[in-house]
Amino acid sequence: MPELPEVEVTRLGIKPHIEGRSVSGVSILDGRLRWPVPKSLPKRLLGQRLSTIERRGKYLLLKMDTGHLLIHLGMTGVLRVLPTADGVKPHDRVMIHFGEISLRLHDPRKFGAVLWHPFSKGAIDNHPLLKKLGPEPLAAEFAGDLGAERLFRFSRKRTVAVKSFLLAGQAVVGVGNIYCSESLFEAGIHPRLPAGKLTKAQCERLAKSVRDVLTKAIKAGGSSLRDFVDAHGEPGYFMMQTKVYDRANEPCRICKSPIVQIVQAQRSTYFCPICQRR
DNA sequence: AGCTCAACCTGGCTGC
DNA sequence: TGCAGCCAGGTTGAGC
Repeated sequence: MPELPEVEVTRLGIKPHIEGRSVSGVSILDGRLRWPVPKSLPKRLLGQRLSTIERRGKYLLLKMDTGHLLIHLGMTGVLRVLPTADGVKPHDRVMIHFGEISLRLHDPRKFGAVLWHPFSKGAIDNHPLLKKLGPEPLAAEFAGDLGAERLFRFSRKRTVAVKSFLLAGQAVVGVGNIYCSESLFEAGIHPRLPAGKLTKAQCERLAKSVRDVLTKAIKAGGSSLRDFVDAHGEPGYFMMQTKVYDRANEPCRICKSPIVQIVQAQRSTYFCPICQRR
């Protein structure tokens, strides 16, 4: 999927087309996603105006008149705005129509989610899926020393490898498998280092590298691994050049030694055994 | 509490 | 060409 940069790029891509518009219909083509898409959604959303689209971690939050629509892209989800008249394609799962255009969730693997959270159930931040998320890596709450302090504090006494620790999203959200390897490389930290052994200096480097890597990826338009395309349906993004991810046995861009691939918590990790031991 | 691992589901690639 | 086997961006929840 889509990691945080791809979700942010998607948000920026769809926002100008549908913000401020009202829902003219909803089609659930296949509601068997990560959780079932509520059957009542079409009735509930009809006529509601979409005021803003925000993002929390990898969740998109579409604010409507009476609540929020939560959308997660899972591993293979793609959100695009297309003419309503355009034909349905295989793996299109949900369409939200705004007159002549519609927002479409295309998701082959069906790990995505479309959920409804009415204002009456409390603030969106308290939604069970959002409640335990760590801070936003690009917000003030993770800026400068705050990010480093957060990483340091949350990693104390943790024996889990720093790679898994970062991926878990409790110390900071939005760092998926690709950018996790990339951030650790930039910070010069070995992915197998137990999180609890991170020094203050390493936390400072890591907080900065997380911010830098994600910011660069957003600027590059998100990376396009396999099936990510932008909101307009154009396969426009080229993958941001990675330093280590998916480069097993290729020479490190810094020291030329071969990049190593290992498996941690059932996920591939890539690193440079020479550069990542500070 | 924290860690590991299976599971959700489908498509694409590799190798026989 | 066909097919089996393996791999893939995320996240929850069971079990220890």
